[in-house]
Amino acid sequence: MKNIEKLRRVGLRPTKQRLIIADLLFNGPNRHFSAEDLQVEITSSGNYMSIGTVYNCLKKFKKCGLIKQVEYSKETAVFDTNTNHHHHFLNEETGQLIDFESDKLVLQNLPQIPIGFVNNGLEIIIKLKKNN
Amino acid sequence: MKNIEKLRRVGLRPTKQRLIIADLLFNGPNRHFSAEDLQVEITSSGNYMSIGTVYNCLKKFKKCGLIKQVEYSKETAVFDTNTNHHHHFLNEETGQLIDFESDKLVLQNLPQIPIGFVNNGLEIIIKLKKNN
DNA sequence: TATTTAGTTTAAAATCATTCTAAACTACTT
DNA sequence: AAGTAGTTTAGAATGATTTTAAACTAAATA
Repeated sequence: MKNIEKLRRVGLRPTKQRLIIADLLFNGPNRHFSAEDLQVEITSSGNYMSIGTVYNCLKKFKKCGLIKQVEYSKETAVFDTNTNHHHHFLNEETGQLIDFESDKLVLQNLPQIPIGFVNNGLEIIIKLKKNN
Repeated sequence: MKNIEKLRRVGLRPTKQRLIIADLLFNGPNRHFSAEDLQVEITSSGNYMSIGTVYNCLKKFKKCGLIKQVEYSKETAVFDTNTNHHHHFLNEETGQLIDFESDKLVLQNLPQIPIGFVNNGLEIIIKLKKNN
């Protein structure tokens, strides 16, 4: 599917900038990246975009479900093109994230959700350290 | 146990400032708080402390295992006096965190840890939204 | 097609949490 | 009492992100 269609389908005006980003994000395998990572890539691809636009664009993409944001990364916002339900390994030393699928995982005896609320997403992070 | 002992026991010099913070944190029930929350409380208790010192102190307390840091809170670092193993509900609207105990929880078919690494902590966050 | 308008992009400034710096201070050791 | 190593402080610096207001552009309308 052409990215221009992909954007239209979620109600986003397919501007030049959004298409540049969509081409970088959606024509390859899933990945994790920060706004700045992406800006560097945009530059390497021979284009230019202000960091403000990169942030705006990622926010809109997220709102429209085209990407997810990894919630537990501290300093820097990290985004993820994998919008399927999944969890993460985190290498705390480097900040690197690795997806793991959630379909086989079994969770039992989950706690009672507080009254007046519903479960709106369960995320698991497994922190890793090097052995030895 | 006196807080002065508590600090000495973990190898921290019991300075006036650390004792002020210890008195606020360890003489009541467990809680979640940010550096700024704590500074406000310090002020309300009739004391003064620079925000740098609050951060320094929380970092040391964390390093010594007196408090934990909640890892998935984005903008602001959130600390937790509950150092037992537990997980969190997160009210995304307000940012409020609620602990839930992990002892009854059953997790099966956890994914293979990547080679060369070991599991250094598994955290679960259940995001909540209001029903209706 | 020309015009309008609502949404988008931009550079630059602003914000906010956090860390750094270097000087003054203080708890502990000798 | 004096030394020293660790701590506190104000203020500056940093770094990610958001805001601002003006210029621009895609889409809608005439």
